[in-house]
Amino acid sequence: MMNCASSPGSYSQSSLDSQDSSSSMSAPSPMSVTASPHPYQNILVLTPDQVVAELPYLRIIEQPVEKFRFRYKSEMMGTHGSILGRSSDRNRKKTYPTVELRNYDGPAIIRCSLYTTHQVMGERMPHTHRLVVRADNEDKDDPHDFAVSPEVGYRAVFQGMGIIHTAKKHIMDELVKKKRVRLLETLRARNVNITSLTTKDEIKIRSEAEAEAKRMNLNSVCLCFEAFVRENGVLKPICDPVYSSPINNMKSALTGELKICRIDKHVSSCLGNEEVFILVEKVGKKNIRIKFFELDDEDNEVWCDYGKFSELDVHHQYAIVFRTPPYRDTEIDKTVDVFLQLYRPTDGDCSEPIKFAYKPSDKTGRAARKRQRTSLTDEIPLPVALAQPTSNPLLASFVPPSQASPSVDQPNSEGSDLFEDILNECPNNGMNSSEFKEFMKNLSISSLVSTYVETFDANELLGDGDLPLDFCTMDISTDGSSKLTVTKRTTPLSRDPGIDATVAAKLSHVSKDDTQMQPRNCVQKETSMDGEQLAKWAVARLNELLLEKPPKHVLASKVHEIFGKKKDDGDGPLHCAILYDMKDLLKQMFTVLGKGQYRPIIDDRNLKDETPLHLAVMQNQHETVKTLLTIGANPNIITKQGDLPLHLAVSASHNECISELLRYNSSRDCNLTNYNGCTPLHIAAREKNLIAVMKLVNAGADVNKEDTLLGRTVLHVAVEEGCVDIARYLLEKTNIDVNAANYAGNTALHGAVVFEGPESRELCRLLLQYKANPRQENYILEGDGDVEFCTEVEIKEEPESEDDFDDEYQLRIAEGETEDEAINSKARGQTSLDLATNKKDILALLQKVVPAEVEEMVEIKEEPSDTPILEGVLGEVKNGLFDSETLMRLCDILDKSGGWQHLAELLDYKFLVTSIRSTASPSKLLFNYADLHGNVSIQDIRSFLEALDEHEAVEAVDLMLARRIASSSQIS
DNA sequence: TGTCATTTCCC
DNA sequence: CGGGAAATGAC
Repeated sequence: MMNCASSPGSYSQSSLDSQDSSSSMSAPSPMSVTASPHPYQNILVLTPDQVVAELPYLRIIEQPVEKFRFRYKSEMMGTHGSILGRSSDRNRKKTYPTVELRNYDGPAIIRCSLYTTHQVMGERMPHTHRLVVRADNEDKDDPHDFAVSPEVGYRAVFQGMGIIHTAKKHIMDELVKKKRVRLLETLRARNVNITSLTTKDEIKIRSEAEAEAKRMNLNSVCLCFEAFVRENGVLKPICDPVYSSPINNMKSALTGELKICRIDKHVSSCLGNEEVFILVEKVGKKNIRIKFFELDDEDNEVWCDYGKFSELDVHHQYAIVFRTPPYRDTEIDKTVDVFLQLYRPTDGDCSEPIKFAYKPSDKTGRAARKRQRTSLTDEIPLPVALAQPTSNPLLASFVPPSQASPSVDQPNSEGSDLFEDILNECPNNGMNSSEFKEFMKNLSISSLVSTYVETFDANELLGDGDLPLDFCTMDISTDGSSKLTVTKRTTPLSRDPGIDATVAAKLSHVSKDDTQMQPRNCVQKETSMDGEQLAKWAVARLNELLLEKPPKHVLASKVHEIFGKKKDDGDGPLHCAILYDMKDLLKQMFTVLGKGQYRPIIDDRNLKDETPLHLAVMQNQHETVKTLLTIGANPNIITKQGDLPLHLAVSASHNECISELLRYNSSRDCNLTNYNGCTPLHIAAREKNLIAVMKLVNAGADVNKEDTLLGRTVLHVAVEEGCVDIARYLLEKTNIDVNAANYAGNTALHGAVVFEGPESRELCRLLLQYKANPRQENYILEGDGDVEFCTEVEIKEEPESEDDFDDEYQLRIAEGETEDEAINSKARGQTSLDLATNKKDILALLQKVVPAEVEEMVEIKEEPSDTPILEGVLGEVKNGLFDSETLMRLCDILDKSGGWQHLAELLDYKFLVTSIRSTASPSKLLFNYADLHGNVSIQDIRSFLEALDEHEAVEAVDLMLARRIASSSQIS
């Protein structure tokens, strides 16, 4: 029926039949027909074709918005928003749901009322919610009638309507009320004299309402539009009603808007399984999925998969922690752009997609990617790429000027090398070096390239209308002046003409291999460049700038301008080059930025306040980290999460980066807590990274610093993680307070006792050995908050027994009881012994320590720190074993020969080998460990080195010893 | 007890 | 207006 009305073209005889014989709405009673002939009364004698022309119908001109907030009655004080038309524009023109009555003459009434979205009991029903219009501070309920006529036109615009969400408990009432009015009206349409409903009708309404109430979808409604003619005080339908598209309740998790508000990271390895956090608008954990998909250049979905998470990973309907699915190809050698969106299975609704990228896994190798980079299809010809001239498609098409330019400037040195290379590769150009340089200058190729990224307007360049956009190759020539001539060349692409010029231009640059053209970002063409583009763009501009050789101050300001260009997330070119690990580009940037005056660029922050250094650290690009630090990057900037680069390095166990950073971080910064309250040292322990712990301690990290969240020292954390080696190191080698209590009063020993795992015992033994006190009590849980909480609970639970006691009495009881409780539990806190009652072996261990023994152990503790006598003599000793010069020399030798591995074995540090192998200098870590661990002497090391035939190393050690002896004898 | 939906409140 | 969040209730 609805279709019939809204699309008159589809009318058929059968639809006429059904209309004639259908429900009450069509007023089929013979009486109404005879009583008042309708203008179209004679339709039955017309042929179907004629009917099409004649029959009145309603047409929805403007649909209502898809989402709207339904408000409860209690929130209807004041005005809120009204239902707008779907094509309403926020700031431009507001529209409203609008219908038009067609093929009708004379006055009519168009009515709007609230209906169910779907058939409830075989047909659509009035909805229990109320469609209200505010008039004189009163909410007038639906139906809303709108008078139309030839004079005012036949369009009914329904402005200012709101939806009142009837509370569950009132659903029945509302439904019954609406049904009554409706039925009465239909009855009166047949018989004006009817003024009330029969009991039978009432009962029927009630039972219907009851059934419907249960099945009614409270989060989705429709507008129902009807047309009537008023005759003798009653309304008679003119045609079938039409229904709007559904309006969904914006507040509901079932129909509310799906939205990704924030995301943790935008990149994952193509192997997937990387943890990502997203914050989302309200979702139901049982009804939400995270869809990854990829589009080809025609915007067809070519791949999709879903993030992995369980219901437990959906946090309070507002956040999801999931793992990325693997990309369809785990062997990719360059970053692939995909999209990510929320998907709601029940209604198939999706959020706006956001960009996400898959990067090659480390395993598939950087080398492979390197090779790929030189390929034509990927590389856009930038000046940078000119270093690999064979890969530059533009170059091949150049038509050299017939007469070489005679005047030659002395080129700057940077440009010179570049051009030299090109010349070597393109001997056929018939120009000497300086001629070619001049040629390039005139051609101004770099400006073309940069224009391309900025939004290259192909139409403008090519001459309006002259050439269509669907070309894919073009020749570029020059007549010797600085003018460019661009010629179209065949091969139409037959693409969507709506494609933006940027993409078309891009195609022209990569057109050597037609089969591989892959314009990306078609979907998001309006938004800014992606990271790779931005980095390339910046370097292109930089090179261009260098060619121009502007005066210094101009150069500086232009450089700032270039690096001031940001992506939406605040990442600048430098950030991007790091994120995508574009080493060549980075090098180019650094050569410019390294000049010293560009600190602000080097320390540029994105929207998360991450500097390039942060990103490099996160990506474990230690070379880049090193370079950044060398050229003056500030290692003491914190992100919005309160993280120093050092925190991030430690979090990710990127040990080389840690070392680099520690060279520049002051010891104060080593102890800085991030917004999780943790110092780098805490994080290192949490990551079970002994090496990092050692490095940090060596660099001056305070082992007794508490985390600000729970008041734990690094020892607490080590114990919590079951890290025996870290705990041992801390106890043996540092002055950590073994009995330090966290905010709950718990010592490390408390933690060791309750630790679930086989390490529990070893930890306890270790802690006890270093005079941990098993009788130290933790704090009793008390505090105003808890007491009050108790009080309220009491009050709530008690009243059953006595109905009539007054507030004061309640309060007194409550207070009394809490006091009692406090007294009871105040007895004492729990000791480690208390906690060990269900762990027999641990208990036995603890019980061995009688209070007296604790005293004794204090003395034992003093012993192990074998303060090197030499240290007092030789102030500059860093390592404790070797002076820095010797250490460097030894490391150099052993790193090269690989001898450090054997040495590690001989020193019983075999377990270290794997963890230090991949570091910049394993020997150094080995020696640091040896030093800190303290059970090795220089003589030991010397004899081991001798045994290993590391003669050079032995010599270095001897040299040092000789020097020491000499200097100490001098002193004495 | 925790989670989620419903309802009310408030800026 | 338009939005966020607390309070309450149901499971």
